[in-house]
Amino acid sequence: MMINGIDPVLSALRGLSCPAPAGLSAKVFTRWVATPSPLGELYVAFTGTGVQFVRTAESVDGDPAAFAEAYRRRFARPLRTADRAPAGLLPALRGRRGTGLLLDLSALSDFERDVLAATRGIPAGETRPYGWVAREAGRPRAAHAVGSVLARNPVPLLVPCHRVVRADGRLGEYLFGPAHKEKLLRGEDANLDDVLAYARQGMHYLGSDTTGVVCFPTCHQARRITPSHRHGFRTLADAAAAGYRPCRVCRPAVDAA
DNA sequence: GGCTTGACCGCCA
DNA sequence: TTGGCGGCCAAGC
Repeated sequence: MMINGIDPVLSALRGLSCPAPAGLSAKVFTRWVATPSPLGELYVAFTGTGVQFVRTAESVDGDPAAFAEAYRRRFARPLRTADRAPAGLLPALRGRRGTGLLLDLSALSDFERDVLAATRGIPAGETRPYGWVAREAGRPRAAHAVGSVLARNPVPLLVPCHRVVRADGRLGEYLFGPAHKEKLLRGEDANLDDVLAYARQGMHYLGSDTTGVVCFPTCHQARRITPSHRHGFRTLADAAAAGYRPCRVCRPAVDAA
């Protein structure tokens, strides 16, 4: 029934309205921002704990609604636009370490968190094989499972899964496609062409005969080896047989000690 | 709880 | 040199 054009029920409900409790919005919504990145515009969702979900605009057809839907399917929460990006996001996307940027990985399994933690430890411009990540995550034979985890990496770029490559020297797959993986690595000045040339010669490790240390070819220690003192090895066993020990920086294998 | 699915690895022909 | 294949392991149905 209408009285003077005002629905009495609506009128009564208006009288019941009150301000939302402080912090309610943060409990209901996750916030998101768009930000530039080496792969073009990036959509970044973050909670009060840290960044939780990242996708390139390209991967969701430049549609924030598609990003929100992908987020909702995975985390069962709605998104709301944020006023500003979380602290440390922009420098982290420029490849700087120690920016203080926090990640919210609370929705992941222990294995997934261990894999992402190991991957986060790979320096810019360097690569590590899937088997290396598996070993660092405490599951030495779970290389394939590492690939499965990284295929679902909720925070690509921030956890640099583009630095995880196949043991045979090829780059392998990537969430946003192999071309983007290569682009990111070249942008970090990784010596991809050298590594591929070594791999074609069956050399997956490089040692220095002055230090007796053997490294992954992208390790910054390996890149400093003077060519005349550089030796390639197909396996770590070959290197060990020649008297070389694994590099303590890139850790191509666990030291026996 | 069993089956299927992978951004893998390494052997072998 | 390359591709096939069995093994492996965690996640998702």
